[in-house]
Amino acid sequence: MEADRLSRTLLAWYDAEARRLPWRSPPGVYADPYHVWLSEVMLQQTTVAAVIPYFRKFLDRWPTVLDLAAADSEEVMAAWAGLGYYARARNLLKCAQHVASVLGGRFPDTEDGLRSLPGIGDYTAAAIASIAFGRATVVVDGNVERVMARLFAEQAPLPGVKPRLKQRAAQLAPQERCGDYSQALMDLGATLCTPRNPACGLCPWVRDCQGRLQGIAADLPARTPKAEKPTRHGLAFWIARWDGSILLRKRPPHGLLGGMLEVPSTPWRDSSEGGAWTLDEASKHAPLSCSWHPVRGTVRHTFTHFHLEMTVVTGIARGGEPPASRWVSPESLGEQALPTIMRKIVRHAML
DNA sequence: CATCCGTGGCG
DNA sequence: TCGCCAAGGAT
Repeated sequence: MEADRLSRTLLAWYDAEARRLPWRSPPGVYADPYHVWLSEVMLQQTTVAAVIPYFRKFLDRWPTVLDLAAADSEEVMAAWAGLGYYARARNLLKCAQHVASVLGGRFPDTEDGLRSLPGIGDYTAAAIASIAFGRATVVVDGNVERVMARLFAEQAPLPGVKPRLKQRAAQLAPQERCGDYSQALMDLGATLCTPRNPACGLCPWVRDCQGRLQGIAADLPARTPKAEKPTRHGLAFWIARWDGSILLRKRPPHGLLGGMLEVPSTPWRDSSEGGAWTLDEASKHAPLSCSWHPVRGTVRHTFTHFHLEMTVVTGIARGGEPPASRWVSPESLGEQALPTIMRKIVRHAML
């Protein structure tokens, strides 16, 4: 059957070219479910290069899921700082605690069982079930969607064409070496069948790819155009105390940068709400009353759906501790649960 | 089903 | 400089 030939061709390529990644097991051995789970959650919408140092750090600090389940939330958030999508870190700890306290420290070995855990959706459940437990699943991530769109020259745009791409993936998925096949398909997308400049000349499916034969591979998958990102403005308060400590504030537990620390600031408003802040307007939102001194320049950052432009002012406080806030020594700033935008503000304020 | 949620690398 | 988009999930 044609599907068999295609899957065998891909596995042969994988056996010859497989990347050695820290969470992968030797050939013929199932990988540790904890390692697979941790890496897959980190890899959600995140590149391999960005994940590797975080994966090593987490495994070094929490060698088993039981260790992680016993960890302090603040410590986990601080370790995750910089990796983004912080709901993943919150769900990571929730999931570890559930596995430890309810499941006796063992991950479920079925797709449905895995799918019921916090932070594990369709993709991650299928990936863990196949890679750690050898289950025959249909793994569909962004790579697989791209490969299928090209292999079968599916020209309808995402996200509408998603179900059809999943059908295509399902008709190719083998019953044996399921984990290797899942990883091979994603490796193909990550290394050869890339979004831009695909290396079709090196692809094991070059003679089978309808997109390639029609000369449209590089233009697939099609996507519906995205809305333009608005720019929001904020003003951050860099507040030092007599002993040099800096005032940080904990953000609400959910939503943008949920559960992370921040340099206190005004709300972030777009141009329809007034755009850039004057110091007079902004001071009403200051956590403490101070005499403020503007810092030259601005800090820019881009989130998933808006740009942010921040100005910074500094002040010296007498003391006091506003709600949800704490004084932190400058030396310890690097260890705090500060997301990247806040680290940019720290760097800007300290120059 | 659409929107929300980070960050960094690449062309 | 800037838009694109990545091994998605939750609501």
